[in-house]
Amino acid sequence: MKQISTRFSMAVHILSLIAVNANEITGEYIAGSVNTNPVVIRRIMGLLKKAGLVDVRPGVGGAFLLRTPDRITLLDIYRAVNLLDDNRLFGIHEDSNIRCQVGRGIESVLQSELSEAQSAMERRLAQTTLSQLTAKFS
Amino acid sequence: MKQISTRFSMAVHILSLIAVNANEITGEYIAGSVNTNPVVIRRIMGLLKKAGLVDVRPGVGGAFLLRTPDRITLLDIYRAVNLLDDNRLFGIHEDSNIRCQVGRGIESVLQSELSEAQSAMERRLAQTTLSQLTAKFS
DNA sequence: CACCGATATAACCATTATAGTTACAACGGT
DNA sequence: ACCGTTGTAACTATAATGGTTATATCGGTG
Repeated sequence: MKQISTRFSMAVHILSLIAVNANEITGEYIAGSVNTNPVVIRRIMGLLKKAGLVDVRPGVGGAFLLRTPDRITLLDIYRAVNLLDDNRLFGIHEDSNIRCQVGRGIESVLQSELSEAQSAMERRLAQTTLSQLTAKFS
Repeated sequence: MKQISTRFSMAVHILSLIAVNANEITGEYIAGSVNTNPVVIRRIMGLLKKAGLVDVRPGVGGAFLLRTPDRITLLDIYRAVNLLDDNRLFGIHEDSNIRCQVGRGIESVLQSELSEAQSAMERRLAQTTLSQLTAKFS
C-alpha cells in the first residue's frame, strides 16, 4: 500500500529547522538538510504558510514561525500538508448495491467506525508539539 | 492526499457478506453487492485467504470464514489487505543531511512519534469486530 | 466423459499522487 | 542595477490503484 506522503515528515523537518534558527536559514539551506530540491521545500512552505504556521520574507529570504513551537502540534502540521477529501483518511467504496442488506448498511457503519480510528490517530498527533520534538535533538 | 485504499472497505464488505451467508454466495454475487468487477473481488479474496481469514471452495464456489466473526477485528482485515513497507503507515524522507543537527536527529524521533500515532489508530481498529459490524445491519 | 459455472491469475490499461527537475517571474536589500 | 532569494508553472518518471479481458483450472451434474 501507499504510505502517507513524506511531505509530512519533510514539513516537520522544515519547521524544526525554523524553530531552531528563526530568520536565519534559506530554502536552499533547508533543502540541504532535508536533502532534496529547493522547489520541493518551497512547495511545502507554501502549504505551511497557507495554514498560518509560518511566514517568509520574500526577496531577502528567511522564515519564521507564526506561533511559538509549543503551540504547534504534529496534527497542525499533518493537516497543513495532507489535504484529504472531506478530511477522511480512509477511502470507502461508493455505490454499493442498495438492494442488498449488507450493501445498504455498510457505508454509514464503516464511515463512523473508520472516522473513530482516524480520530484516535489524530489525537495522538495532537499530543506532540514542535518544541517537544526539537528538545530531543538540541 | 491519497486516501487509504478502498480495498480495505471492500474487504470489510466482502467478509460481512460471508459472515451473514456462509457458503451461499459467489464472487459474482459479492461483486454485485460491492458494485465492482468480480476480478477485483477475487484479488481481495486472495489476500484474505493468505491472511487466514477465509477459505474458498474452488470449482463449486462459496466462501466461509476461518474464525468466528467475533474473533475477526477491523485491524485483522486492515492488515490483511494493506501491505506496508515494514508496516509503517507514515512515509519518512530518508538521507537527511547528518551534518545538520536537525537532519541528524529527525528520522529516529519522527519514527517513534509516528509509530505511536499509527498504533493509536490500530488499537481503535482492533476494538471493533466483524460481528459488531454485521449486528448493525442485520 | 463432457459441460458449465465457479475460482485463480496474468496481463494490460487509464487515472492519479508523488517527488523531483527546469525555467522564469518577482521581490528587496546592498 | 545587481544578485540572491522566494513563488509558481510546467514537465517528467515512478508507482499505486481499480477496472478490464483473457485464459487456465477446479468440481459437481447430466
